Amino acid sequence: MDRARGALAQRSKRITIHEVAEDAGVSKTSVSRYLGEERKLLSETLQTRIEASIARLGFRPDRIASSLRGRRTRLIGMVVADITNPYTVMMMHGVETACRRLGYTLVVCNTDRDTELERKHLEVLRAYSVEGLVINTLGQERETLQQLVEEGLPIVLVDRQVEGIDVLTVGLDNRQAIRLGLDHLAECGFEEVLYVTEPLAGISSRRERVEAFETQIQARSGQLTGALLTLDGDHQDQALISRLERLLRESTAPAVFCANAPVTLRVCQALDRLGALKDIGLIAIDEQDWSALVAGGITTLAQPTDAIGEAAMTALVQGGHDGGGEPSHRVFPATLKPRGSTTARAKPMHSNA
Amino acid sequence: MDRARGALAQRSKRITIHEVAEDAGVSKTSVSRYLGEERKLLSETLQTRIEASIARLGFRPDRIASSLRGRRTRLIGMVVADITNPYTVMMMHGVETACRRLGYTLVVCNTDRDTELERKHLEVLRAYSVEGLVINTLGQERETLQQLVEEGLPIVLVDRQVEGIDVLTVGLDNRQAIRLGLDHLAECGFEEVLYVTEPLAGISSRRERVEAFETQIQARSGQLTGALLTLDGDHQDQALISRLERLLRESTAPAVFCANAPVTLRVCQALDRLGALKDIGLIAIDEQDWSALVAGGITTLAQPTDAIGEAAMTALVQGGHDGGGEPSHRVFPATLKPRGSTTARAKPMHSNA
DNA sequence: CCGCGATCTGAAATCGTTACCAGGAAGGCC
DNA sequence: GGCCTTCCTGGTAACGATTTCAGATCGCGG
Repeated sequence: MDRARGALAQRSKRITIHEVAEDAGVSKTSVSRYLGEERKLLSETLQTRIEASIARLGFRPDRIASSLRGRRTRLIGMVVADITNPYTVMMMHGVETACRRLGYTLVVCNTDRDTELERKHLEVLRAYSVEGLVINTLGQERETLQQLVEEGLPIVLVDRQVEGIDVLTVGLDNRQAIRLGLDHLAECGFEEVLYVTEPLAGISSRRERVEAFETQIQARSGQLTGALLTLDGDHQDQALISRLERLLRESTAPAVFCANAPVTLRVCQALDRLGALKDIGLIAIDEQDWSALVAGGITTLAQPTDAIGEAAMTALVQGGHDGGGEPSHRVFPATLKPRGSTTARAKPMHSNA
Repeated sequence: MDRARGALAQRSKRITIHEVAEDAGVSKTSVSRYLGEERKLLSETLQTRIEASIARLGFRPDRIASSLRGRRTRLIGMVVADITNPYTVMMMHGVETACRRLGYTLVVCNTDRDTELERKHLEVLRAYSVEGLVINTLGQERETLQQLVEEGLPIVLVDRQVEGIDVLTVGLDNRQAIRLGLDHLAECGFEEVLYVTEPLAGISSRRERVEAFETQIQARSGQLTGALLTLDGDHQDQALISRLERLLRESTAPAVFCANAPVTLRVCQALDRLGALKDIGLIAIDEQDWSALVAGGITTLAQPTDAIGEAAMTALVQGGHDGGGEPSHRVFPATLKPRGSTTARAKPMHSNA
């Protein structure tokens, strides 16, 4: 009948706890108790009477009112840098599952890699009094984050940490992942490895991976040589293409190590344009659903994304105060998924030529 | 100091409108007016004094309280069937962008294709008094939806509609998409088309596509023959593999038409296992970021996902009451992206053999 | 000089729920 | 029987904002 006319719904007149109380002939308090944790305080009689009234009237408690007085919103905020990144989606999925299990509702905000937007989203989430925050930060909003921390809002940083912000962190064991990858490349007989990454831009996981790569390449100086290529913002990738061309020309056993899923995509596109998808070793951090289909199957270092997401939530509710003072930094190991892009190439193939 | 001890944050003592009012030497009413639409009612003097106090105290209005008494939560709920589906993610992105533009916050819930979960999520969103709902429904919860509609909650169904539920709908023009695809296949010289879909399960878009396919195959009976394969729930896909094998064996110019992104993935995996990724025509609804990389580039029928998402939100705020009584069903056309999987095969190739 | 509209301000009620505190009934113990 | 505990129940005041309505101030015409 009176549907919203040209505007969205306003909080409509609902059945309230008051009316239920009246109908059941009990006090509001009892109804409230019935709804909450204190149901066990009520006698059988009251419980059944209230239950009946609720059913008869079709009463549904109002979470907004409950949040206001009760000081619990049962809302968790999540801010992600790029919702189109498969890693992000998988990880969100883990967080979401955990939220459901724990009775929280998740509010997801996407910053589209825009730091200004990150700040705005954080402010909105704060305004809604979320009880905790899972953030995949761009790392530029230290001020804002610091403020939230000081207010005592539980925060977990995923994949990336921010210098000077002392909060729980969950992410990949980047050193282990890089080591695993390089071990594998060496085993397969590759000699020269090009590590391709997006601009570091103060993002800790990117930096850690690069550092691990450089350190470990040095440690294997007899076996592997390494080089680094940073992609720029525009997606022209002309530089990438010529770099790959040169690598293919100059090295006898070349391989590319992709720092994450978006990089992998761009590298594959570049190799595809060169018609060289199967002529070079390829290993990538992040498993994607198409990993097995391209370049004879891309060898990946899979992140346990579900576990990471769940761990983020777990860390949040536990508050990380297991006694120790320092907030914990939990890391998860990557799993190697060997595929054709490394196992079917390199030394053997090249020694044939 | 008093960080949450082992539990999430409770709504903390904040600066309230009351304290701002006191500090500025005005009434709560004036501060409230300053924050809302009625700022223009205030004199310059008051405005500057209030502004100063807000800044000095670091006051931030509490949206929860505001939602309770005012009757606007500025929350939009979104329920999606499968957050790992790239179509879903892209579309979410459109909705999110529109929300931001319109000053709403989006609460996303994923049902993981579980209809029971869909009901629960809808109930939670209702409990938070969202002002509108964007739903990518599984179609089983007619009852629940009907109830929400009757309560006057603005709802937009995306991609799928539900029989008997009279709400706004936004989605792909499935007939046009199928026609475009079949035209293209015919042009490329393919003769036998296998349409692969997930179980219809009462999902309108799946049904519409199948129906369009069958109708239009009939209309081209001289040119094309068609067949239908419905994938089952388990991801074994043994049936798919043998069906493809047979198709490759028996037809001189075979092609596969994938109903959506998840199907495309499974078909590609099956073809890959057969080593036949490049031996068959392939066209798919839904553009994915790896579309260009597999099978010489998969020809796709891209959905304008961003536009669909934005349209959903627009429809929501406009309430679809442009005068007419009937809620509108907006459809968007697909765009053909021809790639190697159709342009580099079929007739010519096979006539060579 | 009074009255009246226009403009600005504030006091109090209110949204639907939970927290706090007090009170009554039942049962056990001296 | 009196008193203290334990268990259950209800009244009332918040929570932090918005809304309603009434009052104050000012200017200006009659």
